[in-house]
Amino acid sequence: MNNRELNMDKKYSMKVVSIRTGLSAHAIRAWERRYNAVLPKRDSNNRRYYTEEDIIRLSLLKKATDAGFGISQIVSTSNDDLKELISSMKVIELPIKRDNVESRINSNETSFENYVESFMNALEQMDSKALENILVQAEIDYGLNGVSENVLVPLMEEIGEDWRKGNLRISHEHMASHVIRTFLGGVLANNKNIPGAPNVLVTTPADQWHDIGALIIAVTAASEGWNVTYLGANLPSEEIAGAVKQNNCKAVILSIVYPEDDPVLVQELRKLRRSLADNVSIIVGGRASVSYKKVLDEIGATRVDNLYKIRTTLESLRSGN
Amino acid sequence: MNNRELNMDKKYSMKVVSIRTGLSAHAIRAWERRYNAVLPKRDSNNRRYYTEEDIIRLSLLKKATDAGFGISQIVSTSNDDLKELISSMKVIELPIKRDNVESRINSNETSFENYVESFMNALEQMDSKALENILVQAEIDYGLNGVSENVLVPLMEEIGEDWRKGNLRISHEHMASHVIRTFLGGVLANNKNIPGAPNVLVTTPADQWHDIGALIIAVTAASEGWNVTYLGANLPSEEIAGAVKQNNCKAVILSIVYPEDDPVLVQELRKLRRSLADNVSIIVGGRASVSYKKVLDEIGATRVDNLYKIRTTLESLRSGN
DNA sequence: ACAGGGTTGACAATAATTAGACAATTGTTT
DNA sequence: AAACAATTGTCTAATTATTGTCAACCCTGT
Repeated sequence: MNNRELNMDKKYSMKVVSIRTGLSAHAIRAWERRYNAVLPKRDSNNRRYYTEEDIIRLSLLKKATDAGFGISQIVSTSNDDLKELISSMKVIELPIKRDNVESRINSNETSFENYVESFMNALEQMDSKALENILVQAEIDYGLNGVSENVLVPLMEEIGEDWRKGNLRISHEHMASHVIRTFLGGVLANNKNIPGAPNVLVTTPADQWHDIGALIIAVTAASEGWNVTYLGANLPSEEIAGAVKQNNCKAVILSIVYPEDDPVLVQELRKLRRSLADNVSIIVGGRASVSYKKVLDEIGATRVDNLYKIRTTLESLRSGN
Repeated sequence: MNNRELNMDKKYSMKVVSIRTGLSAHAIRAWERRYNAVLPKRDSNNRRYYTEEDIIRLSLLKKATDAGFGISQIVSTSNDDLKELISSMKVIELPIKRDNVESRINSNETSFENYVESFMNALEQMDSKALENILVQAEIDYGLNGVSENVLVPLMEEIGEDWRKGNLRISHEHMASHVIRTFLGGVLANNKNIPGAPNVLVTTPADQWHDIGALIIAVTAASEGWNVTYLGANLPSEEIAGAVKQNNCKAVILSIVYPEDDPVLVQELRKLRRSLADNVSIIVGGRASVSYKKVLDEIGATRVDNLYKIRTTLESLRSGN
């Protein structure tokens, strides 16, 4: 299999190479002109065509330049050395990203409300395509964490409120849930498994049916570099414990949204703590988590009221061990 | 199943091929004229008619062109190479040796059962990435309708059975549902709205909680060229009626999976018929739909036991106006 | 008459090419 | 500190090939 892939002398057009490497066509040609980074053959019409190896090389060069190296310095480095360079830089990469997002958030706050408003309008019209587009656009504009904190969470609150007031029809709520769920599910699915990273399980305890909050948390944890196992809503504590064990998870994150006073939930949480190994942390978020403060303290769970706290908690949990 | 054999012999008109491949009729003819991409036979009136294989080939070519390849470059590539090309089009990973990611499914001996089996194995391991990959790979190999009929439906049946027997843990069932839901939701979301096409609403009536069947149906209807509004599970009849009206739907498709004898559901169905305009068709599928035969006949609903019937029903509904 | 399909040639949008220019960094010299 | 030079990604313009779409017109069965 390995050999076959190497032997495959498929030719790739400029466009394909551009898509797969993430480099612009201009940049690729500039690198060729100025440094002979890759020297593709030409077809009868003088168009470049690249090999699989060319694409790999260019991808490595791109990653290295993204990591801060100048192209001229690394253009003659071997592939293996490049890989090492990149992986040694990668540790620093994550915190930098987050800082960028934070600073962006402060710059313009009003535009987030715009997204929420357009979403609610499109929901009124039952235009699911528009709903999807709004989320995709918001992600492009503000990044995943930005969208989660400033669009999705407010959106959920608004929908929940309208729902309780009876301003929102069930069908609208269903459509919104489906679109958001699909959006987040897709994001989560596109997250690669990172080999050495710690595992975390995200779910919702028994009789807690709201899965969207948990999904947002799952996506957040994934973007923080954890390997996430997401198990949807309404999972009994024995099941949670079993899954934690099977996946060798370092932490469990639960989302609790409604209701505020479920005695069964209190029992479930106690049971969960008993059936988990001591070194497994429990983190609890969601709008109703405040109401269970007493039990949560009792079982030593970390309560988080926003996504930022989830990120910092995960970060310290990761380094602190 | 005998559906498969039925489909194999079937001849498809230009229109159907256009809808199912997502290519315009113009483009299909241009590819034939300029590159002999597919060479359909003609009937006595010189009209092209295509086979299932033609559709698969055209779908693969479409995926490859969507991935950035020019049609002229890939038009003479074999189906197997195309599949490989498409599945390797994901952005290059950092660790280049990603051949070992997961046991790649053997393309030679792969039957549908194989996919189901791999899925159940990966589910046992709680390896959600593998689950996703299996579905994606299956779709590349057999197209959406093939996967729906021959992988997803059997999968649901097997999961349901294991579930009733208690062979399957809740957490496994949740994971499977989430992966399948995300997969189908993504497919549905990527379906473009076709301007002139009729609208259909897909959902599940009150107290019917299984949404996956409805999602499969939604995707099927979309691939049949309908504009689909999907509203998830458990929607009361007034809500269904309201949404049908707002979206100007020509038909409603309901999925009924469990339980088999819900008196409330009978009432709900009657109420739905009353609150819908007469020219709106009701189509009902799902494993438990048989149990409600009497009511369904009473309200003039079309009962469908498999996806093939759904497609034909939609087709005739569309042309028959 | 009309809808669906077919043929043909034309057209517009993409994609790719080269050569050169520009603006923002970065580093070095004065 | 200011000036200068190298670095580097992006952009423009002119040109060519590829490729999807369309208009115009014909054919056939209902």
